[in-house]
Amino acid sequence: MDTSPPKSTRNIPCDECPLLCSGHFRAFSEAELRFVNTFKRGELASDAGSTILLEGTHSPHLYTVISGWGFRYKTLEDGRRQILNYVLPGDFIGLQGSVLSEMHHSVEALSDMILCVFERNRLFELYEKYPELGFDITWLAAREEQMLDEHLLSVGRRSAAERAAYLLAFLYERAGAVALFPRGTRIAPLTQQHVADTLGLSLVHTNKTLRKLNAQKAIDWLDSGFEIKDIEVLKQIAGWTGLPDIARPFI
Amino acid sequence: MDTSPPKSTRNIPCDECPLLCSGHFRAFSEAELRFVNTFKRGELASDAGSTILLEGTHSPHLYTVISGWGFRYKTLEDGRRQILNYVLPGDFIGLQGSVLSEMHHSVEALSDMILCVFERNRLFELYEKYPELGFDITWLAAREEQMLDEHLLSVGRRSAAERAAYLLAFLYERAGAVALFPRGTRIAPLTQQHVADTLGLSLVHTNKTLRKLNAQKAIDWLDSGFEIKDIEVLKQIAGWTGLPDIARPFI
DNA sequence: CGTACTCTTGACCATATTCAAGAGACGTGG
DNA sequence: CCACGTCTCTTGAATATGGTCAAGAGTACG
Repeated sequence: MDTSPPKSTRNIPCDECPLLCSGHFRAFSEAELRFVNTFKRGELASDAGSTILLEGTHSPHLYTVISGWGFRYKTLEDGRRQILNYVLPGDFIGLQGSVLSEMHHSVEALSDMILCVFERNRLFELYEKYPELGFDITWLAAREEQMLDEHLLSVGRRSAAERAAYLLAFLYERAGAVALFPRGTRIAPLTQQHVADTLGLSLVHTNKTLRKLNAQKAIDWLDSGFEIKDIEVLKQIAGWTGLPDIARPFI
Repeated sequence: MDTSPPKSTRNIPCDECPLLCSGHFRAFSEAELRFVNTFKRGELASDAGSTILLEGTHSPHLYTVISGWGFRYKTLEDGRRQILNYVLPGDFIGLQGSVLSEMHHSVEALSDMILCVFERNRLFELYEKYPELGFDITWLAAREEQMLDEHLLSVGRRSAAERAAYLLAFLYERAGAVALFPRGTRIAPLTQQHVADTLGLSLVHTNKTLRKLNAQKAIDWLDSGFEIKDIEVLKQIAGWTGLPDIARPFI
């Protein structure tokens, strides 16, 4: 019987980082690359469904998503859950825990994920030595804020159909921007319960709403995932113009 | 006939900044203070009701709120409005415009406000020369994100009464943390329309919900503002434990 | 082959929206 | 000083949107 491989490994040197090689992110200078390489502690392989960060705890680590995807969420005491946003390759997670004393949200893997692990207590050193990297972290935080603003507008003021259309279009665009799913394929795995908890709707009503989008041939929902049939129709239903596109950094 | 005073003035040197003197924020080093003083372009006095930043535009400035308060919001094409968060003394606004090419939300003054104006294109210089200040900006961004997370949970998953209780308790705590309103006095001006647009509810239903909180002697709503009668009851209704309290920086 | 998970649908109910109307406070101009 | 418009709050009634309950179908997996 084989022993299963360790969850945390150190396989990939930063200069062979698949994110850097992908061309979706800004290039590092050699010095930055060397520093990030020393800043990195290892890699974390998370199975689908596992919890990466837990609300109320204090994690000594920061992470950058290398592959796979997951979601951030909060819950009320009685179990009601709200998904706040999704984390995709290139996203930096755990910053809140560096700045506040404990995490105020949880993060869970949707698919199997590989994350790059950094030491939180060396974060300030990064700001001191490589201000451009510090600025990049601010950039990522401001972008996260911008996405949350749009989600809040959506949950607060859009109807069920508008919200659902917005969410699916949003995920499609985000996934496309980092080539998380090959163009034109299913965005998965994602259950209708996840969609419901993102939209602030019940599971039943979410199902009925998605069926209507299906009927309009805007999407095709299939087992734990969906395919976009007509992105323009979705955007038009949502009254959403799409993600601002700008060259983006990562850490 | 007198000419009205200019909207933008340069009166207060940073070492006499009322925020610094208030003791609610971390102290600057002398060098930081000198730099911030050169980074500052002037002051902006905004009348209640005026727009400070407008969605879709590109402002060359960043602001720190010196006094008064306002709110950030987004609107849909047909006019539906969602208030995203409130800006209080010490808050830094306009960062999104520095990072994305244009603003994706608007900011409006609730009361008369005084804002400290910074040049956006010198922001990176701040990161280079004073990494600690850069880190502080990240701190502020992460804190904003944390507030938005809680708002999203609220709008997505709390009932009308829970949401309203959360919002009023939240505003009370935030105002208290920077002594925006003397303890025990009215939090104002704020109309029920503002509350409705924050909670994602209609004006009528917001009114009925606030009346119930009134009847429970948790709050006292009076013309364009409210007074907290029982903060603990509000927090308990909302299932909210309050703001994390930590020594906070500002720029 | 049974159990768990996801999706689906119908019926009924709760919550929140819309429409409508009016009261009270305030400021402005005749 | 009064008339008028505006703004905010308030309330009731009718309606719509979404939630809850319940049950069943299809699939995957041990």
